Amino acid sequence: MPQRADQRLALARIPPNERGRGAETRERLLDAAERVFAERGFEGASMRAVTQAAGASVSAANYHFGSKQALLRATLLRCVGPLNERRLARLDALEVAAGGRPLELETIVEAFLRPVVEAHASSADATARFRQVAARLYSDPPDVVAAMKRELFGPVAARFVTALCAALPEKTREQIELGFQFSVGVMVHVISGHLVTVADPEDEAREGWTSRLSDESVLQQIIAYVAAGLRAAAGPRGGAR
Amino acid sequence: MPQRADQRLALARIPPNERGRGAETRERLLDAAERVFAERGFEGASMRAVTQAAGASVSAANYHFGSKQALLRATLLRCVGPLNERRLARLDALEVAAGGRPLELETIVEAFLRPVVEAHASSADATARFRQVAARLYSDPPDVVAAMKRELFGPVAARFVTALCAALPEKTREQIELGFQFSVGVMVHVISGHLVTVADPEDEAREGWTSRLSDESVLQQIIAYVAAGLRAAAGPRGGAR
DNA sequence: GTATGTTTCGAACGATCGTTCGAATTTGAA
DNA sequence: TTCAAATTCGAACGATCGTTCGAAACATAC
Repeated sequence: MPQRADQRLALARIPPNERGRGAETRERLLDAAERVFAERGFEGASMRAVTQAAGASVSAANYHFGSKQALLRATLLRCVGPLNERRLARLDALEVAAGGRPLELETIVEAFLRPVVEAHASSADATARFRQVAARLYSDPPDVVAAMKRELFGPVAARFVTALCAALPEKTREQIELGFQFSVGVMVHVISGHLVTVADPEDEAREGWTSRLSDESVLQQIIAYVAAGLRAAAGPRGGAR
Repeated sequence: MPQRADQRLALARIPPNERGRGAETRERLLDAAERVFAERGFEGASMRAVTQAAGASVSAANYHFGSKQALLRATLLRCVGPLNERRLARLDALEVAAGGRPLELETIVEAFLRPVVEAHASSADATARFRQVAARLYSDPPDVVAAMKRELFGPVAARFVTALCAALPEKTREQIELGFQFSVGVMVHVISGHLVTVADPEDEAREGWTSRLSDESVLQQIIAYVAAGLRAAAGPRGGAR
């Protein structure tokens, strides 16, 4: 990384004019950043690649965001914010619908997972790009994204862990937190498309099942897997054996 | 990436003298590469950082390995090879011990997971470093490591999927492959230390539970979680509901 | 000793990186 | 129109990147 960037987060110079021509290229930059960061990661993506994909100049990007890190931050915020709102809205709706305590485990898991596969507002293929961006959050250098992770996902994670605690009263909160981590791992691994490729003798040309994530059946399988795992993970002794 | 590197894998010029002073710095370079690649990722780690950590020169690294990609490849091979041998040895031992068919699911999962947490031959803290390197395999730019992934993990994955099929005869191989992907996701996420940090009001200063992975109890919880998930994932209708 | 081949290193090359700067261009109000 | 602010751009800066090259340092056999 050339030129110190002064360590602190560059304090994103926010241009005053919110709409107009400026805001338009601002969003074109965010779109391109979403795409390029997703494909090449933070270190792998260059400012020039992003701005070129956006049809803008490097200086324009730095004018709007202040630094590469701040651009990543803005990109993530725009992606993840609406997603988390959906998750919380779903969970809230579930809880009010069932005035009575017991909330079925699978429905909580679904509230957490389904918003990921659903297309979200901004654009049609935004989902596909978001998947990779979110996955990158868990694979880029810790010093870059550690704080962002806590900021973006901390509150919603706490909210869901609490809901899970209510649904699994026989487990400690610590156990559930651990199980929640496992579940996030499943989600991240699937949406990032990092499959293992089982290397079955014949059929080389699979590889293409990330597209199948949008399939309802795969979502159902993830929900079933995660819910069973949460129920089981070292409970008082074998939750669902 | 400056200077083309000629696209093909640089064909690692293997020095003829296998032992002697040469082989020693060769291994010091691999140790350092393990550490630095783990900490900063492939793109984030510089050749100079690696060689400096190894107390060698950049030219020495290129003399022994030929290119940065080839160095990563050699590093992964040295890490993952012994690990996979352990996994397969464990699975083999299990199968001969139980001449009768039914192999308990948990023991298969354990055969896959325990070698990761165990220290392996080369050095004491090699495990800690390996964890991150293996995790990087699932987080670095696809074009760099896609082939390596299949080469390194493909056969052992196929072997384990087959064993799982025998232990879960009521499921299709496709279902089990998917569940196996989920399980790899759990493992990768945990060993890479990308926790979500639940952001509970008080206690800011946790974060340090990656060290707890070596705890036997966490391993047990992962095994329980994964086994239950595999049993459940959209079976003939709810495996462990 | 010389001769041969292996190994290491410092220096340099060309390329690309993130960022900055000053001059254009555009926008919106006076 | 005129002026000031907002916005974009091209060019350049300094740093760092992966890689290459030629000369030293080292080992081993004659």
